[in-house]
Amino acid sequence: MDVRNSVQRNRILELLQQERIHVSAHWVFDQLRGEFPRLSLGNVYRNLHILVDQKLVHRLPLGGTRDVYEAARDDHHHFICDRCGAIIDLPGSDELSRSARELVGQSGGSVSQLSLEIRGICSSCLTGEHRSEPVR
Amino acid sequence: MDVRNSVQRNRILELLQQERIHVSAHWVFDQLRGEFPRLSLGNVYRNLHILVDQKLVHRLPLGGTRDVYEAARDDHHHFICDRCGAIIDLPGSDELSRSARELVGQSGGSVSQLSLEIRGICSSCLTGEHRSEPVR
DNA sequence: CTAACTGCAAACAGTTTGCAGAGTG
DNA sequence: CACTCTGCAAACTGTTTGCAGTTAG
Repeated sequence: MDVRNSVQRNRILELLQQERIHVSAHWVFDQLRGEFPRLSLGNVYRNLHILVDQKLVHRLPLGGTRDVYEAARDDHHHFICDRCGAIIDLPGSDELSRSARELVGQSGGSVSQLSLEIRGICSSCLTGEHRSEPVR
Repeated sequence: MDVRNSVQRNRILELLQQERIHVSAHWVFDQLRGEFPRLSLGNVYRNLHILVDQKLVHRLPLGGTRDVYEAARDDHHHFICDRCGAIIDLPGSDELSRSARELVGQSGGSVSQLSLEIRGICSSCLTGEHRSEPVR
């Protein structure tokens, strides 16, 4: 099952790489409707799957109602606000990675491909001035 | 809107506290069908929501197709296997918490209610002898 | 040409909700 | 009694899939 070139898939990847960082399939769909008036949501999903298979895109299992996708890039972690749903990138941290691996090791597990999700309340929400809608 | 006693809700909470740790609404439903032959899935969801409101149960936003619930308990983190979906509890770790808070702080955020999800491949999957089905 | 890509619409899974009747306090 | 809880079934949301026509290599 080869993969051929597709104008739409290229644009989806470009969008993820340039415009925003964490987006839903539906957001991609809305962005590209103007460009491809006959675009279908099903096709966006199919192309996102292909891009995930090619490891050009990550599907983030962050919970919530919609799946979230981001263009693949350097090691980093995610801080997710439990209140407004914002997803904030954090740079990779050797110290944090080491602590996490150690903790998992103590429970008899072993870890490859470590990735961390840190949940809490973001500073905007704490001060009450957070944006009105979650970034999705 | 008061909350009254409900035999079924009590049993749901008991199940979560005793039988297993991380379960889906559907699993709860299946467990209690024998006991309550006319039980409905909708009611399981309603009661889980009530228990979450009462902070007796946590709803874990772990992604995947189904929501996952666990009885509320001491601080701990979750190690989630990206391959088999197993959710493994890890004890709280001051060192890990401190590293995480520091990393978030460096990005200008601030954190309350820190909870961590560590993703990777579990040891069973690495050695190829993991259970056949994800724990859900 | 062959097989991948596409739009469309239907199917699907998990969750939520409106209703009328049963149960709690 | 008043008002919550319940089963039932329908509605909803997000995602996947079957089909026939279009397009890339």
